[in-house]
Amino acid sequence: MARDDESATGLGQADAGHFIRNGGERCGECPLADCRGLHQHKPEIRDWIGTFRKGEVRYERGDQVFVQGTRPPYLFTVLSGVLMRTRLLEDGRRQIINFMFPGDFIGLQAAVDGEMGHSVEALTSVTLCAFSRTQFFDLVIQQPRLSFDLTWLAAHEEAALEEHIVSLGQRNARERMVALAVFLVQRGLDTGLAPEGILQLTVTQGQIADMLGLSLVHTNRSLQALRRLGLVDWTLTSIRIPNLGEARRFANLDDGPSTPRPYI
Amino acid sequence: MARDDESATGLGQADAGHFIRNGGERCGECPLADCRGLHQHKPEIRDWIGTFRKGEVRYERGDQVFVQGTRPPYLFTVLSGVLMRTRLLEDGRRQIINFMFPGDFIGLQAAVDGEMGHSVEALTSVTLCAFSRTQFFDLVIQQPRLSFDLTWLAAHEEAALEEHIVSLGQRNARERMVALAVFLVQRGLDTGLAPEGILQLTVTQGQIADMLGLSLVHTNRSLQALRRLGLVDWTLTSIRIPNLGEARRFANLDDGPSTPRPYI
DNA sequence: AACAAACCCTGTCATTTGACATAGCCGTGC
DNA sequence: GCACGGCTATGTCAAATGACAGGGTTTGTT
Repeated sequence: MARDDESATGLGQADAGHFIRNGGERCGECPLADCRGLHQHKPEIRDWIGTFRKGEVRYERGDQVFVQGTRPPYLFTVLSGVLMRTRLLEDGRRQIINFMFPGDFIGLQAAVDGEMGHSVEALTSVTLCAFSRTQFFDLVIQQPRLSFDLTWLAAHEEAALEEHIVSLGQRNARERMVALAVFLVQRGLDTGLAPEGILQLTVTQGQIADMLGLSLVHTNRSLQALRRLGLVDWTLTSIRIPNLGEARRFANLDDGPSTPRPYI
Repeated sequence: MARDDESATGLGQADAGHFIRNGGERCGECPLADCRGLHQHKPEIRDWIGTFRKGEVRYERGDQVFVQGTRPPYLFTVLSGVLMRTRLLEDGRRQIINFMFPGDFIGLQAAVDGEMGHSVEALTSVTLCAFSRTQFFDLVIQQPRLSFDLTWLAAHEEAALEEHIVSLGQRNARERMVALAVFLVQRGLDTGLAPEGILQLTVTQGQIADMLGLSLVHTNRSLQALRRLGLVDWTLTSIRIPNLGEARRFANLDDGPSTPRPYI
């Protein structure tokens, strides 16, 4: 648990992340291999990816994995845990852009631009699979299949942001909350984090407010209203949706068929 | 100008688009070649792209290029004009997701998924460069450089949506409008559509309202307030920002360095 | 000339959401 | 035990935004 390896990993600019494993060994034991929501690589591609990976990194809840405006040395695939992307305005306002689940790729903007336009913070303990930013496009360009997968992930992240824009632009406070809860529970189901349909995830009301563009107080009242209505029961540590279909109808959501996602 | 070629092009599901030129000839005269905001391909790559293109299509203001929920046969690069992406909810509410300018690629989601999650509508007369959807990934996979460019475009579109999410979540009505105006004028400058810093583009107040998640009436009043303040003069047919720096400060925007964009 | 459509503007009032202040709960550390 | 910090809850009032209704201008059509 010593952190003296931080400077060596170049992760010093962010909080507290440290390598728990080095190099490409053990890609055969990738924890994502038994995630049913993910499309699995053929063994030869998986092993080939392994030659590029730099190891596994661990962060704890509250740690900043990326800091807005910096140039991270590593890009990551989420192996376990949940994170969020946030953007800060100069005057202190904060907007949470999206949440990230196992299989998601972190740092595409940095891969392309060098610099991050947002921060990434761990919401739980997380383990990440690290790739070198400078080597990353060698990896992608040498394997067209991975290039496709990366584009797939980017297009789907774009679709998720679109949905979020629709929420912020067209839905009122309660509808937004239901939409967000459904999104999170669905992703939890797809990634095995919500086994009983209940997502165990610690999200404060302040974070919900910053995601949905609402004040903390109004978020609190709306959450209570949804609890009374029996639509969503969202506490500090878990999200429960008694009737997913009803919740979807309430928020005017179409049921995402949730095709299996690729990962790198 | 006859439209009897529509069924032959398979564009019948959308409005009124029709081919004005076929095949890959004349890529050497691409109208994007002298757009200073774009990164130009080397001639051999440009010619190679030409072998894949199916021709040029033209649409008029108000035409639907893609319809939400359908599987378009073509994907496009914008050669001239401006379009918008919109999403409809079942109950009729509409959210405008983003605007598209020359050089932008239309249909990435369709390329990856087959089906469109949003519609695309022309805001001016537009000409588009058409590629076959089914051939598209051959194109991208055979040229790693294009694969990189596509990922670049996807990552930057994602960044633009992030900025829009920040607007909707954190900014009030006036700040949102200023942010949108600055974004549009900046893109106009980059693509040569706003030569004097004034973007000639017909956007109704109803469209602004649907982009910013505001009511039509409130949009009207806020626009007038901004006009009185001398921050943004936005009429039906043009957007003028007397002082770009001041406008940026007002809306808490950081000045985008606007790196040259690639296109395909 | 008459009409309709699309757009912009204004007035009045209702609803949603935010601001501020305060209190309670529950861990943690001393 | 006590103080503290982080989080959730409530009350009251204010500000932002939306709803509805109506009028005006321009443009195109018959």
